[in-house]
Amino acid sequence: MDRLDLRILDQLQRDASLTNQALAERVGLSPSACLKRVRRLKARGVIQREVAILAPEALGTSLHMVVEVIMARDDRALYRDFVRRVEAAPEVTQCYQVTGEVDFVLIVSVPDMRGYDRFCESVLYAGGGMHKFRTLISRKRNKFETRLPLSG
Amino acid sequence: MDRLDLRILDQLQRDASLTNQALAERVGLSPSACLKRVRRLKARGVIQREVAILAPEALGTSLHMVVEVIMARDDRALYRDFVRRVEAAPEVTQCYQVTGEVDFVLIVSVPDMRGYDRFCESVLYAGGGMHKFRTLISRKRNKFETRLPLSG
DNA sequence: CGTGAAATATGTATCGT
DNA sequence: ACGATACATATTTCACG
Repeated sequence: MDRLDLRILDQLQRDASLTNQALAERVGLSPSACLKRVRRLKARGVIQREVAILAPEALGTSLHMVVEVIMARDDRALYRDFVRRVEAAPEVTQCYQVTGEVDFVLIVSVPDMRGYDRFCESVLYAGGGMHKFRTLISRKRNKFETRLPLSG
Repeated sequence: MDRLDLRILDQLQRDASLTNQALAERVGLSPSACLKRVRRLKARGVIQREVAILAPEALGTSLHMVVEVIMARDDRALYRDFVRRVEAAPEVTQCYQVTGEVDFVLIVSVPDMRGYDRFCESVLYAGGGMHKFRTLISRKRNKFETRLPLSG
């Protein structure tokens, strides 16, 4: 991963709808050379996928919650089942397994409190491994950036 | 936003690299009709942008932190300045303004503890409005999904 | 890595429902 | 207002230097 790859990644992280031609011009390559690099980055898994980012308000899914979960015991099977439910639940958009008093932090996106309730039932209370949880209701999502800082 | 729009959004949220032709076929429209809808969805701001999702491990930016921030006072100017620093900091990938004891929850993505330290200096301690913060270190990011549930 | 030509895709105009 | 067809333009993609 040289300087050119990093420039390509920087651009695609900002705007994946760039044509290969436009991308090539911005990074200073011919279209064919640029395409080869993009394909290599995809094959290597550096570029995982390209997605459309939608406006939560336009979809009526603009209630975001931060949920801190404490599990009943540090039990491998318990954790595994919990992660499985998290992965299967579309309302849970993110799940971080953390160290300290809290075991998991989830980001949950729902249309309303009813949707949040359904999440609690289907993910938190189901299965029985959860000990306690705390919900931080987001009044506003000030920043949501999929772009990661590039070290190079 | 009818059923066809929702199908288009569903597809593009999964894979924005679909050609318009392939998309049209999947949702059951002619390419031109499909293109019109996609453009309308972009113009209306339903589709905000298209981005490439990169693998954090491949970039060396795989240390994720959940940071809970409590501000010194509920002061408009203080909050505004804090949000400004958050928006300017590339390490802060997300910022939720929440209700309760905690005022902000941040997701911070850095290469290592040194990077986290720099974030603390440039965002948390700078400006002086922060009262306390708690860091939850992510041992593992079990889920990271940009896709929002579509109600339709 | 770049060039150029063939294969694909996008975008537009027009017509039909 | 919305979708389909067909045509013109632009882009992707690949063999070759």
